[in-house]
Amino acid sequence: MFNETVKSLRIQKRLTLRDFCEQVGLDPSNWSKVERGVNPPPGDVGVLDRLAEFFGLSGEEKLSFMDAAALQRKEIPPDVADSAILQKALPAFFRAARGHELTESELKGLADDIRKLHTADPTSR
Amino acid sequence: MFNETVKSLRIQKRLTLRDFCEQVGLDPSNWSKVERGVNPPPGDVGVLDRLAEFFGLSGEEKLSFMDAAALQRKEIPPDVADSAILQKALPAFFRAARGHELTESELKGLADDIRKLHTADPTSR
DNA sequence: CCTTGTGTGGTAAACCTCTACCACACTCGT
DNA sequence: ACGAGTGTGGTAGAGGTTTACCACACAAGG
Repeated sequence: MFNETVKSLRIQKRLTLRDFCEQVGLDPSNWSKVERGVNPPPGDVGVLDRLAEFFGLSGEEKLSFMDAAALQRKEIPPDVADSAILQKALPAFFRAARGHELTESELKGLADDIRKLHTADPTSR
Repeated sequence: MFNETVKSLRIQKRLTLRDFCEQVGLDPSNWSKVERGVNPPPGDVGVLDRLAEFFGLSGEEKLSFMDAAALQRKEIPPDVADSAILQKALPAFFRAARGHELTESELKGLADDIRKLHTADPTSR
């Protein structure tokens, strides 16, 4: 979960909640709630970027950081939402993952869907 | 897309926008915008249920109807969001589908993830 | 004890999203 | 040309979500 991640990252840096918020420009009270999952993660991408940078995340790490935030907000990550590819692949995923027919071939089909969509449209990511 | 689906379903029934809204209990002006994708699909599950029933959708059809609505809202479908299983599978999907390492083995890994999670926790869906 | 530092509760306000209402434009039959 | 019927634009307001502020509780050190 995003809230746990972000809390342990802060602790790793041996920062108090207040100090941390000061440095990143956040409200301590609100952030306390965010870390405990009482309030949702920030939706503002700018804020998330600041956080990722502050924690020195980049590449794959940063992506899954962003994903975790979106996921806890029950949203689809913005870059995924914009991608026509995933608009098509996601329903397939939902179908497969709901387990109605979670057979080997179903999964192969899903995999094929994704791959096909990728090769078809170069506008990925 | 949800908006296109819902529009063609209405047309299939040979209903004018106003008549349709009357029968389902929706505002015509707003619904006009929904059908064209100007406004987002309704988020209220009750409304979506009414729509699905009105169109005679059930089972698999209804599920993907609901998914389409959520997707266009850039949200994760409620039942998926609630499932601990899928909460874990989704990041794997995002990783794979972004295509950073969209290799055969990556996809196999994703498939395994999903299957493992399914068999591990019977609280699916 | 006081003081200082830390996290948290409660709440009001800013903010945004979605809906409902009203008026308008366009078409088509009469 | 008029009327009814159909879809759409604009906009205000309801409703919900997210943030910011203030005050409090608790702990440790002096």
